[in-house]
Parts: sequence; structure tokens; C-alpha cells
Amino acid sequence: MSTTTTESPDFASLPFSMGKSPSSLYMPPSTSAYGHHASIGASGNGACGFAANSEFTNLTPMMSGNGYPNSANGDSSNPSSASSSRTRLVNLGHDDSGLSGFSSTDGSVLMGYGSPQMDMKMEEDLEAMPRDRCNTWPMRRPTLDINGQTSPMIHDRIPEEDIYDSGENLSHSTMTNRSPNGGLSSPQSNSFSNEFGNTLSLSPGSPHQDGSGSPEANGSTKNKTTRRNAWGNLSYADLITQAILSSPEKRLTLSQVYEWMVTNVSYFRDKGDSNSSAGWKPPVQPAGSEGQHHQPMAMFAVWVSLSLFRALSLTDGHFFENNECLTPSPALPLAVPASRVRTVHSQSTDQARDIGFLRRVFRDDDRATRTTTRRQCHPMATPLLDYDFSDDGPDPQQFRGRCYSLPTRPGQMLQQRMTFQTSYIYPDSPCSSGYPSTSNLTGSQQACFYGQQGSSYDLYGQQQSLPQGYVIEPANSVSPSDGSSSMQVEALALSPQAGGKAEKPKRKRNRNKNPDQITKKPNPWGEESYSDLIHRALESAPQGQLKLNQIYQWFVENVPYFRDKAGPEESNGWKNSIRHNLSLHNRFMRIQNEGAGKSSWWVINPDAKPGRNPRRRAQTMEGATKASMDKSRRKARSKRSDLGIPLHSANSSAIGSTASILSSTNHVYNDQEDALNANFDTFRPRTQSNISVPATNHRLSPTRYDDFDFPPCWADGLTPGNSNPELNDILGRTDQMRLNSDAGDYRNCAALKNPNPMVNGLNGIKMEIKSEMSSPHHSIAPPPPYTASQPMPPMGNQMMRGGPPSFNPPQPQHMQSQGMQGMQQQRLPNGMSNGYYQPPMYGMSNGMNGMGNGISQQQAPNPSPWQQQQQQHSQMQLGMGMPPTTSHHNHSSLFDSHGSNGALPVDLENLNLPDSSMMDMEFDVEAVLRHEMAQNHDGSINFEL
DNA sequence: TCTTGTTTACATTTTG
DNA sequence: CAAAATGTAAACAAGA
Repeated sequence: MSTTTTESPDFASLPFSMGKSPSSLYMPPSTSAYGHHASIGASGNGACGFAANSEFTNLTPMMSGNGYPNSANGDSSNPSSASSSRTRLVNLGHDDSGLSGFSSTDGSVLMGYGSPQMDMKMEEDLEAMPRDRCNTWPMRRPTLDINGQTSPMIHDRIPEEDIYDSGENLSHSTMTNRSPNGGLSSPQSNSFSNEFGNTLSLSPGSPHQDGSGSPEANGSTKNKTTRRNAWGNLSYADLITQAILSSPEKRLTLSQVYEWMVTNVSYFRDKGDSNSSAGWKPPVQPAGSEGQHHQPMAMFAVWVSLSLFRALSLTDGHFFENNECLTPSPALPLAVPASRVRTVHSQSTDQARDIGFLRRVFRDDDRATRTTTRRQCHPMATPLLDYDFSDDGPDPQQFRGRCYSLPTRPGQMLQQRMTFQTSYIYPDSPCSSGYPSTSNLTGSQQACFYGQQGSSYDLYGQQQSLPQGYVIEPANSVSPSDGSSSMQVEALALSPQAGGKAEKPKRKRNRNKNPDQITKKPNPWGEESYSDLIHRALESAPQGQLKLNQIYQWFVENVPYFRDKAGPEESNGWKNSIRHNLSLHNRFMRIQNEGAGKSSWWVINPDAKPGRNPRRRAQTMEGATKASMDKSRRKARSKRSDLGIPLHSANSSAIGSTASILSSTNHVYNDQEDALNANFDTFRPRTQSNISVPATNHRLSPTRYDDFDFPPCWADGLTPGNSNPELNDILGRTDQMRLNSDAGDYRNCAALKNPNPMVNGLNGIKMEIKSEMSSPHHSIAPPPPYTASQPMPPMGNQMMRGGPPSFNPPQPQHMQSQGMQGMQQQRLPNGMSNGYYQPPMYGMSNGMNGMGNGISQQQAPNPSPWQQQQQQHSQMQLGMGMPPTTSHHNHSSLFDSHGSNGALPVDLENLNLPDSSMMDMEFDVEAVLRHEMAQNHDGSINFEL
């Protein structure tokens, strides 16, 4: 890491805007997240961060709207900060001087990312702004003795409730000159002198210079309660932070934290024995098991809170920017003399890691909530600033606002830059799942960090930056501390931008319940499952798609465990598991890559719900548990075996997909066993997998859709609103799109959403015109670019569909000529199958425009006859691709009709369609057919076989 | 023969 | 305790 120092020219060049600043870029919701890589999306050499408004706690992953290599370039000229209307995001980082900070004269440090460019932009706004109050400043309590206050204005503004915000507690030693009992439980504890040679000063007892924190100071009963904890006002987080930062390497094992506590905090020192420490630390472990403690909840909470609060600190100036505490005020000598400000010019890799840390902290799609401590105005916990305190002079005596209370001896604390390898406050390593690990914190974080220092995720030689960002969603304003807890624990809703709904955190298994081994990862490689890893791999792919061998490669390159098992013999197992997971989970989809004759592209299913997603099979069977299904299968198999029926019948290949489909929906059979007999052991060619998307064979020419008037459902984001909960439940279980509730369009919508002829499980039925077969594209097999799987957490439909598609196909020349084809080929099967890739329905117009073809369906007023025919065929195809819609009473008529007129191909007639239960879904295929026939003025329906 | 892909089976753990 | 989740192994088939 190369670090250079830039002396800020003057006071005004503080890297953070103080108050309202243009650096806080507001973007309308419509522009948020999708079209731009917002602030958090940093380039490889750019530092970015969050703009963490003190009001906001919800951090929402923000997906990039396009290929992040481009969009995340961190262009400083691009104010591509994304936010919701109430969200403030600041484009923070762009160049190598991304880290900067400032400090108060008393040594408290504000730091964060900020480039010189930004600094310049902020200058004009760095004017002192009056503020009525600070969210976290304690107001003067009537009962408090404020004689000692050095800044009356402060007390006028400090909310009473927050007077003992823990954030203030780590303050300068000069602030400890209060009542002997005002701080830690003993005066000597005000100075931490630990084994690491650092002397840390604490002023835990007093909120401010007023000394009112001392119960003895005023003798009021209330004052006795002002000390939050028995050991003082320091929260656990503060203490832990102090402990960690006091270590030479800025990292401690949990046991070392305990030890530090005992050594430096008299309260804990007094309770360091195995009996009395039960409340604050785990029971004493057997010898040799240090660091293997089972964390009590307090520590758990602290851990999490510390994680977040560091993360928020990493978000740096923006976090503080919005914090009024940092607004320069004549009454608040908080600003840092320019000479004191140093800007760290860190290497991009460092910044990237920092950003990566943030990203991981806030990203995990499986967890939407976090418990954390709201730490406003807390400049600590991010010793990323190389701050020169050498000439601080007598400033330690100066006032320190509550918001700056934490860093003590910042020169000590911040001299050593924290790196990812030492990011013990690193709760969300890829090996973790966002839950605090009780593992030895000094364990190799690096081993858990995919895309290690300086490396990217890229398998293609492209520089990878953050695939996503996060916007900070507004949350309830910070409630002042009630003083009853050492920390304010709040839930941080990490909601996907799309849905915004918090996901229940996904717990990771810890198979080993042995307390001594509880720190062990559930898997040798970490806490993430294969599925998670695959997801991550796909997420990291520039196009969001990887081939199987690329997934292998990703594993080898990014997960040490698999790297060590990359041998041909050793890798068989985990490769098999990867394949198994790819096939099994709905969150992955395969896009067939036939033309290249290569393996398929695997992508993240854009419709996969964040968090838990059903597997492709057992869970889709309502009322039939896996066990019962297995039993039924065995029974059916046995029965068939008894009858001499081969388990795998080639004849069934024609309905191969259907078989799989039905296998996942055979609960609809009245007689499950019949369903099993009919479908279960049906052989399914792998190219007709129910999770496969044919990439080429059934592609349609883009012109086919040129003049198609797409119903509103295409543009409405395909809101999951549905009028048929049952159906949608099924669809949801099978990972299908939902039917739009718009009765007027839902049929076509449903059809359009599933134009792929395979979507119905009608494999072998190609309702495409002959010209299609002779299409030059037919023999070309470019992998369809996965537009929706740009690196991002699973966002859900809304998010996936809400933004413009990004099209960076592996074969752009091909995809650009495909237009709709690229969309169409990736249609999800409709209701009856699953796993097909469903491209995002951004609104067809935009989507098409975004795909190079640029043809909006509404923009072709005069379709040619050929086009009309194509449209009709398309609609026909689409119509056939949709499930029956309106009435389950009509489902038989469908077959009656086609049976009578012979319009349907043999395959269709012979198709083992699901029986009544399936048709209970409110479909009206007949109506669709009629519609299509009407569209085809000759009343014919053409099927290409 | 190898790779890829699907599916089944089973053991174990977690979850509700 | 049942169901679900997960990891693992393996059978099987298609295709290069």
C-alpha cells in the first residue's frame, strides 16, 4: 500500500461536506440503483462508501444496472449516486486518494473516503451551519451539573436521553478528569495500558466536560443511572474497539478481547473469574480452548454492532456528513485545522478491499436484517486514516463533542491501517453468513475472502469492481438512547432494492454443537453452502453467467479449500456437488449453449426470491414430503418393475420436460402414484431439462416482435400482483413468473412472458415459422447473455425488472442482432416448468432498446405482413406457452377442441398433461387459442413440428 | 473417455 | 418430531 499525504490547504478543504452539500447527491427513485453505479460501486481504484444519513439505517443493496466493469468505473465525473427519494448517497470515491479524513482538534477523527475532486466540490459548502440539535448530543439534563461544561451550547443541544451515548465514552484523557467514579469503576481504569503497549485513555464515566456523569458530582439519583454500564459509559463495542485497536496488529482473538477487558477495565477485572464473568463472557474454557468461547448474547450483539458501526464508519464522511454533529459550528470546535488533515492515498486494492468489506457487510442476500448498534457521530472504528497527530499540541484538552468521543489517542489507534486481513471486525467475510463467528478472529480472514487482496473475481481478465451498491434506505430516526443499555441495538434491514422487504436472516448450520468446536465452520471452506458459493461465483461474473468449468475455476481461485482440492481426484466430489446444486436449486438456471457445443451458461435465476428458494423438486410438491415422495417413488418404481416396465423409457422423451415438470407438480394428481407412474421415471434428455433454456434452437428472429404490441404487463414491471394466489403459489414454488392480475391482459401477458415453446413442457412442439428454422441464427449458438444476473444479490422480480437491461453478451455481435430473440429465448416456462431463465421484463421497449436492436414494439406502426405473421406466430407460440387462465372448467374443452379439429399435433394430443388439479389453475387455454385463431384471420393455428 | 447435467438416495443438521 | 436444508455419493445419459 502506498500512502501519500496531502495536506489540505485550508480549513475548508475538509473532505467531507459539513451540512448540506452538493456532495450529497439525491437522485430520484426512478434513477436509483439501476442505471448507475452509485457511490458504493467503486472502481478498482476508487474508494467509495456509503452516505449514511443518521436517519437511515436500512442499507439496501443496490444493483448495478449494467455490467459493472463499465458502470462501476467510479468515474469522478459521474455523480451517479443512487438513492431513493429519501436516501442520500454520495459519490465518494474515485481515485487513489479516496481515503481522507479530518479530525477535530482534540484528536477525534473523522475519516472517510473522499477524493480531492470531491473535496473541491464540497468546499463551497463547508460553511458553518446552525443546528438546533444533534441527534446524539445529549441535552442538558436539568439535574445535571453543568458547571464543568466547556461548551454551553453543547448542552443546550444535547438531548437528555442521549447524554450518555456510548459513543462519547472513549474520549480523551483530559475528559476523564472528573469524579473518580465517573468513569470506569476505578480511576485507574481511565488509562488503558495493555500488553500491546498502547495506552488508551478512557473517560467512560462522564458524558462531557461538565463532569455531570459522576454521580458524586451532583449526588442526584439520576446521575447514578447515567452511567450506562457498571463499568462506565463505554459500551461493549467501545471496549472491544479499544481492545482491538490497541493491539499492534489491530486484531484480537475473542479471548484476547476478554483478556483485554479484564486487564484494562476494572469492572471486568473484578469479574474476571469464571463465576463472575459469566454475564459478560463465556464460561471459562478448558485449557487450550481459548478463543473458542461461546459468545453470550451481549458479545454477540456487540460483535454485530461493532461490525456495523465499523461499516458505517467506513462509510466515512457521509455518515458524518449527515450528522449534524459534524457541522462546523463556532460553538463546536470540531473542525480540524487543515494542517491536521491528511488524506490517505491508498492503493486501489486497499480501497477495493475496504469497499469489498462494506459490500459484504451489507450485501448478503440471505440476510436482510442485522442487529447492530446505531453509532451516530461515531468517527471511530475505522482506523483507515493515517492521521498525523504529531502536532496536535495541547488539543487533548479541547472539547470533544460527544460524537467524537470514541477515539482516544487516535494517533495510536490510527497509525496502523486496518486491512482486510486484519479485519477482525469483519463479520461478513464470505465465509460467514453475516453472523458473528465465534471463531478465532485472528484466523485467516484472507482465507475467507474471495477475491483476495488485489484480486478480482474476474475470470475473464476484466477488472472487477463492485457489482453492486447499496442505497441507504430511510429508517426510523435514531431514537435517543434510553440509557438502559450499553448500546442501542437496532435491526438493520438489508432489503433488496427491489422489494425492500427484509429477509429473514439465513442461518447457517453449525453441525457441530460441541462448544469447543462451535467455532468451526459448517463446511471445511466456511459457512457458505455450495449454493451460496455458486451464487457468489455467478454474481461475480461480468455477465452474470458462467459455464460449469468456470464455476469450478471460480471455486478454485476464490476458495482456498477448493484450491487445495483442485486435483483431478480430489475435485470430483465437490464438482459433483456443484453440479448437483446447480441442477437442484431454483436459484440457478441453465442457458443452453448448444451452438457452441459447449456447456451451458449458468445464471442466477432473477426470479429467485432472496433467501430461501425451493429446490426444484421435493419442495414443489405440496402435501408430499420428500420422504413420502421418495417412498412413493420407490413404490412406483417397484410397481413398474413388477410390471416389467423399464424405468427409463425413451418414448417419454417427447415429454421429457413435462415429465420433470410434472414430477415437481405431481401433487396435483389425485392419485399421486399415477402421476409417478406416468412421469416419474421418464427419461429426460438433458437438453430438455426443466431448468434449461435452449439458447439457439428455438430462437426467434427479433423482427418477429418488432410490431408486437406488448400488453401493459410487459411494462409494468410484471408486478407480482396476482389474482390467483394458488396459481402463483405454484408458480412461485416452481420459480415461475406470476400472472398479472390484469384480467384484460393477463393471458397475453402470461404468454408473452413465456414465449419459449418449451415453457409449457411441450417439448418437441416448435410453434415457429419455417423461416425460423432457416434463420442464420439457428446454427449459431452464442450463449445468451444473462442480462438480469448482473452481479447483484437476488433482488426479486421487481428489482430485476425495474431497471434497464444491461447487455454485455459474450457474443455481442450476435446478441445485438437478436434483440427480442435474446429475450425470447430465455423465457421461463410458464407455470408448468421451472428453471428456465426469465429475462427481466424491464418494459419491453426499454429492454429492446437496451439490447441493441432498439426496437420498441410500439414504435412500429405498420407491421409488414410478414411481421404480422410473425406476430401471430409469436402470439400463437406465446399463447401456447401460457397456462390456461380463467377457468378450470374449460381445460377439457381445450383438448376437445384440438382433438376435434385436429389442429394440435400428435405430440400435444398425446401429451400427458396434468389432470384436473393442474387445470384448477385458472387458465383458459381455449380462450387463448380462440384468440390466436382470431388473430390469424384464416382461423388456423400453425404448428411447426 | 471425459464433461456436463439430472436425478436419486442417504446422512446429518437445522428449523419450525 | 417432521420437514427442510445441506452435503455427499452415485447412477445415468447426452454429447463432444
